Amino acid sequence: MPAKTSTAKGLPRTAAPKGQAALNEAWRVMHFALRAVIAEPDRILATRGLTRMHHRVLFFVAHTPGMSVGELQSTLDVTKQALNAPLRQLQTQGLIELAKADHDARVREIRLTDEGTQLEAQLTGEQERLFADAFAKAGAEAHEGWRAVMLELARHAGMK
Amino acid sequence: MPAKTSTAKGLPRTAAPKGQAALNEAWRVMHFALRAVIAEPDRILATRGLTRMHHRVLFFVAHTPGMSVGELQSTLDVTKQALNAPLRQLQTQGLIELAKADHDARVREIRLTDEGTQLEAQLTGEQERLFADAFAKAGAEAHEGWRAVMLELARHAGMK
DNA sequence: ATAATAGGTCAATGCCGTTGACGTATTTTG
DNA sequence: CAAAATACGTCAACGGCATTGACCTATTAT
Repeated sequence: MPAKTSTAKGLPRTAAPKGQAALNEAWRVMHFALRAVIAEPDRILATRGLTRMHHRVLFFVAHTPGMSVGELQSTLDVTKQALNAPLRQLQTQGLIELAKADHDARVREIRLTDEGTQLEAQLTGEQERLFADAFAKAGAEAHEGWRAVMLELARHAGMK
Repeated sequence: MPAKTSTAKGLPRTAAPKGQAALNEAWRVMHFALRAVIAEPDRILATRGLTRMHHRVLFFVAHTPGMSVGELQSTLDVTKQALNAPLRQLQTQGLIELAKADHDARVREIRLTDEGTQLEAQLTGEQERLFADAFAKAGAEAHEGWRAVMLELARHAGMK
């Protein structure tokens, strides 16, 4: 089977470089892709005086509402001191709420407020839009290929 | 054309998640892939007391021998103060050489020593091996797809 | 009662990077 | 040729951000 130089959608593309050059390019391309995905959320965060750490908090809390501080801490793999400041800032800005758990009054469950939910959706949404665009433009077949390669790479990092 | 659930090499794979879940997964997978590619070089660097900044220097100097300090500085987009320490450490460890340029005795041209060349090749080689493995295992078609998607993403970051 | 746990806080430290100010050679320019 | 610009190096102060360590309060488990 000959190497294809166009996608499933038939768009003409430059052929991938061969051998050494291909690997050389891969790393560069990955950097730029990463930057692209990070850029917009960072810009939005910055206008609120927030950082990537705040985004990580919002992201995980969005996917696991009612998470405890300790759980979040070990999930993010940071110390409680490092987590404390961002957490209070998010609380002050009305993006998250901390409430005592019913079953154990020592633990504080974290939840997004409506505004927090909205911001998280906006941030994540920007990233998803980029991926969706790229997948759509490259075609379903390219999407499958992208995923296959990424999973192979990720295997080496013990993706869970 | 129906979505393929196997690669060009015919290896069975789990189908990509659809819609929202796919985008959710994409970001996670990319993180792990990135970590995988970074891990080994970082480990090697650490044994010499070097950091990613040193790697960046080695990388660019390898691809542009005789680069001046100023060029490297603007390439890496850091201040000369930030560059100075790593540069001297690399020099002390005998990985790079600084020599006055013929045409202008003010500029100092940076070149890798044999040992520097060897280390750079080792670091870059580890990364390339990962990519080569992933591409090989996923198949040529997946490689093309991967590249197509990445280029689409990278376009948003003004890849040069 | 006592010990263990979840969490918060203060203090000291380390690592990197930054800006700013100078100092020194070495061109380039008027 | 004198003066300005350039390439580089270096000292000092500072800021962000994460770390470790110690200590404190509630609350729960033993």
